[in-house]
Amino acid sequence: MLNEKTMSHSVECGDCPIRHRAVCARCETDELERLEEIKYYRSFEAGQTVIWSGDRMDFVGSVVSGIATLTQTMEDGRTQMVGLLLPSDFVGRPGRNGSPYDVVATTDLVMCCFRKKPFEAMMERTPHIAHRLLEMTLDELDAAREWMLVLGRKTAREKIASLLTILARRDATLNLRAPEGAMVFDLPLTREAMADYLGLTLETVSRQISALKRDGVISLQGKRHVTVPDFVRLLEEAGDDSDGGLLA
Amino acid sequence: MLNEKTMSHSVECGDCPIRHRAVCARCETDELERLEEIKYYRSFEAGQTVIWSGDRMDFVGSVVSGIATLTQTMEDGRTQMVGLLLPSDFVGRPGRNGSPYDVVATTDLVMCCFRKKPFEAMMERTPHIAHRLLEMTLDELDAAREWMLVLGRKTAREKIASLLTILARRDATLNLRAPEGAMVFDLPLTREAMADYLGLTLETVSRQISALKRDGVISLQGKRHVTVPDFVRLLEEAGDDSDGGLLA
DNA sequence: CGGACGGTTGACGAACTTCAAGTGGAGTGG
DNA sequence: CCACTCCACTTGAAGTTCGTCAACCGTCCG
Repeated sequence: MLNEKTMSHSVECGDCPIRHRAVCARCETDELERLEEIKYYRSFEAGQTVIWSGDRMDFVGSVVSGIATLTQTMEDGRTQMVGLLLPSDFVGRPGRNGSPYDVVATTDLVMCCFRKKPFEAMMERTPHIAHRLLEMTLDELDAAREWMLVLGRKTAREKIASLLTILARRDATLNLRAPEGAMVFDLPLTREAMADYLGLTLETVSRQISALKRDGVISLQGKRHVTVPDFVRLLEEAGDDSDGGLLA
Repeated sequence: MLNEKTMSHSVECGDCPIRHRAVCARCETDELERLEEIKYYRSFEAGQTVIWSGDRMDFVGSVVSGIATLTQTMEDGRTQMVGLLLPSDFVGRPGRNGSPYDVVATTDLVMCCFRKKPFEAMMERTPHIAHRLLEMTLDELDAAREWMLVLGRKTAREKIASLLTILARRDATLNLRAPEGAMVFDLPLTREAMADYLGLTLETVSRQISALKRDGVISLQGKRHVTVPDFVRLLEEAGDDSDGGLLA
């Protein structure tokens, strides 16, 4: 039940893969040095819980590699995923002690952590950090609201297509490609995790994936490897504007 | 189609009803004075659109009185409300030009606005503002995620009960009462607006309200005035923990 | 080999939407 | 004062989507 955590050796911030996207993105060299002093790495294996809902949380941090999920659970066991944490995403809330969500590693996961108190102190003195954190939080808020439309108004088929567009886009940006034409990527989630994200059952997820495959919107190699022959077609299936909905 | 806006005369910040909760909550007297110089009031009538999705937005601001909604619409007309803006809530995003949502006044509305450029400049120089805005944004993010659980996993009956608990709680805090025992308040939304918030049709909303009335969970005086004889009962109907789910 | 696990598929039923008719209150005009 | 109409809302009947229950497949692993 208690998750053993492996300490990993830190990378120099200058060489960090998420240097330009994480909460430290705006920091100057001297600010990075001070961050470097209070940071430490933690690794989690796939399936491990990083934080239990309601638990006291004495650190905040960034996902360096791997994927984690944020989920809420009702007493009777119904669960809803409320966030998908990718490399550079931030975990934890300065100024609050507990997490209202379970944070679970769905793949092997490495996090760059800061003890909360020193981080909060540093935020006070370093507008670059506070400013970047505000920017990231506003982005997450937009993403959460976008997802509310998916959950509230889209059909099962559109929900699946919406999830696939998100995964495809993210994969593209991580590999520095433009989201267009043919795209290939892996599903980092089980059918059940997809269902929890989309507010569906795993059976419905399975059926709709089969349907999209049958209709040529996607093809599968194995259960997890997806090919999207025409990204615009997928966007249409998701019910989105085909322009990709860029915000000014 | 173009909304005429009425300019109202500003109140002194010191006498402002949202002084202690809005983005300016942490400001010192001298900071307030500088804010006072760049602020102006705008009034909107019930039903007026404050901002159209995609429009350029040259101001940010706080709701002073009244209620506004944030909605997203798909091309085929399906709409999802993604936020309910109450007095002290903040509208607009520093660092971005457009709003991805329609903002609509559902009651007569007064906003305290700042032109975006001067406000952004002021944010740079005033950590109190940036800090408070971060705090408010994190609260909104939590609220959005809470709502994702409602949209994704709750039944129609639970959705209605969840909305009623939110409205009851807000009414209580505005009137400085504790949310417990018997509560009385007005519904500030039409059945259709409730449906858009909950991801339902207006008919389902109407039926479930009738059902809650029939079962004695609520009673109605007219269509809009609600009495909740037992708030804990309502929380149970919403599927929430009866402790109110306070976050540490 | 046997079991566990993730996934697929079918049959059936429940929950919610759709379509349609009808109610009640507020405002308007004769 | 009484139609008349408009609008938000209610209610009923029929239809659709998705969830539930259950059987089954293939792979991995001891």
